[in-house]
Amino acid sequence: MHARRDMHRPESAGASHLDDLNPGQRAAVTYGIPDSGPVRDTPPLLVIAGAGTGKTKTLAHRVAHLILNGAHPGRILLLTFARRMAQEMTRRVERICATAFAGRASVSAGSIEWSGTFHAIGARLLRMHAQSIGLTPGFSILDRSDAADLMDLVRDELRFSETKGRFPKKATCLSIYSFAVNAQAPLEDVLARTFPWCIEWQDSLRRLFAAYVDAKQAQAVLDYDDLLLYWAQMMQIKEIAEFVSSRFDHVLVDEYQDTNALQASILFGLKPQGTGLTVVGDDAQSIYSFRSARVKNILEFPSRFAPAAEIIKLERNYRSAQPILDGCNRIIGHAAERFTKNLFSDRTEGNRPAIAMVADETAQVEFVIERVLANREAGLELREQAVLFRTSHHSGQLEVELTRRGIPFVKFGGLKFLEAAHVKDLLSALRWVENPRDRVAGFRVLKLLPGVGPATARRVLASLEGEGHSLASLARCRPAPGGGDMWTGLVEALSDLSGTKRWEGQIERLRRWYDPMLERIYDSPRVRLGDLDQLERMASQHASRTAFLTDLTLDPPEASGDEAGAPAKDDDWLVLATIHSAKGQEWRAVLVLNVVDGCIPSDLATGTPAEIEEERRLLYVAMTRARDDLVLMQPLRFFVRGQALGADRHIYAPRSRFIAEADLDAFDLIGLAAQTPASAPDVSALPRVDLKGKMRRMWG
DNA sequence: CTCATTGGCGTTTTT
DNA sequence: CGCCAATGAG
Repeated sequence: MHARRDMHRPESAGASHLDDLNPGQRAAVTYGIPDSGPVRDTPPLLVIAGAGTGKTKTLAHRVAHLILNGAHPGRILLLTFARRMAQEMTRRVERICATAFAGRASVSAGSIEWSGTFHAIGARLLRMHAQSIGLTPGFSILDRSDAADLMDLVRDELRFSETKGRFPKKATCLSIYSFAVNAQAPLEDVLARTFPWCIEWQDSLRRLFAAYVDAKQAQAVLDYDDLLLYWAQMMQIKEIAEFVSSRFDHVLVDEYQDTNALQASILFGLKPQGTGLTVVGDDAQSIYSFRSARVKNILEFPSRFAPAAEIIKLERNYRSAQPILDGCNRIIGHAAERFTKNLFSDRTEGNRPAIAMVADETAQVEFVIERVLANREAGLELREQAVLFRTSHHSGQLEVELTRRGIPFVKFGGLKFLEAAHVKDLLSALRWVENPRDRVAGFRVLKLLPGVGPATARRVLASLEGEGHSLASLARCRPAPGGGDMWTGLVEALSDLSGTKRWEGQIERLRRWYDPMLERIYDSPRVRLGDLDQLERMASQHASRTAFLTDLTLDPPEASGDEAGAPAKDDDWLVLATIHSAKGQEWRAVLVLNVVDGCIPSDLATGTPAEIEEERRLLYVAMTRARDDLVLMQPLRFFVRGQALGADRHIYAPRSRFIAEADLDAFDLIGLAAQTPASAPDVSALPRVDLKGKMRRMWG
């Protein structure tokens, strides 16, 4: 309530950085910050910022405004969803401050030292406070697949592989564990709600998770979830909580709709009264429930405080032409519950969004490429265009065809550089040196040697443990009858690395041992060696081995280019991205693949109403990325792989259920759909029948 | 015990 | 297809 006054206050002479903000943005930027005098104890604030309403800009300006009014940059904590957003944010803040400070020579902004993802900040705080909470400060961090490998090792030790019936896969086990931790929910609830097909394994899973936790502690490794969990636990201890909290006067959180229970508990541990707390988000764009994100966090934020936190909404969209917004509003208008109102834009002119009906996926690829090239002819660079899709493999055919035609592209999401086997091999060796107790790393490295399998590797690790985890003691083992050279080569490389503090050249040293190994194990070694070159280049950007390993797992390079390595920087390229990784970005032209039932919503996500609602928001997020031009692709015939019976087959998928018949007037119909009923009967006018349900009912 | 092969089977999105 | 367990030869 009391915020409204701030909104209309006269501008002070030095506030030119506020000039290009609209009234809503300005209210969000200045809320609770006095015109003069020191900033302190700002009341909690929730900013609901619709897609394209200048969320990043507003947040950056608020941070800058705090600093310009005397807040200490080193005492500001900025939590973002991805590292990329953190960097973007700090850059903008620095620019705004630099401009504003230009007139006042003696003042300097200093930099924001505490900016990053929850996970990255967690890692940093945990290393700082490791001693008092009983952690080894040099703990290593397991990425998703390392954690799954450890889960697998533990499962073997518990001999769960010998049970009859099929135990869930390692990745599934990890997902269940992770979900329970992040949602702070009991295992049985998680199983019932999210993994119903695993209910029968509940007891075994519980034992597995207990052993997994033991293993992590014994080996001084933390997984992603631990970074949040330990942080949250740390905030339960009064003395430490006060210490950490008092380090930060202001805590600002971006993309708050995609935080989970654990992150919320960290936040309220940091600022129990909400003092200095600002969260920004859009409930209509919550798309990470598989990471236990819950919209509840943002919806209930205001009422957690007394008096309730102020809510400021941003609804003026600066991104998209109005006809595109109309289409987006139609889609989200059907959502069961939401708080944001319809977006509006000044850009009244512009193309309507289009639905392009094509015969099948091959035709879809053809259509997309022609459209992209036509756009380029019309002056739109490739990098101003993006192709978005629900799941990573949906772009497979498109990638092949783009490569064949020599059209450069970069793909976000899906398989990453770090997941390549040879990259993992080398990083494991590095990690093993860093932390000899890390069994996943050691196990992987040992198995590379010829003649060494799981059993031998296990034996070597056991003896290593008996020797107090001294890698030098490996020299006394003689595991493989054949590959003696390889063995001594490994031992020497490891001891060279652990014997030096000098980080430079460590990867090169490891490669002297590993490169021949790579050529023996994998095919197409040339491409793989190229990847290692790239890894070496990346390593040189980091100050130490610890920093390199930590940064790499917490902020993996997210794009993979067409051929080997990164595309040349000055080239133009098309962006391919999963909708999830398109979050927060925008392009002048956007094409969305496979807007058909089965893809959006995904067949795998139609179990509960909540899941379907999230799929709807997913489509909404995809559509709201477009500035000038938006095309939704609808292939009539759709190819699905595998399933039972071994055979691939086609299915005929209808348009996504999120675009109702009545919404079609907001779209241009192009492609096959453009043909007149006279030449092609209008299939879409026929009634919808649930044939699939009928088939199922035949059997039960 | 390792390593290659075969056959069964199957939830996507990411820090 | 691609992962994973089972199998059999060396």
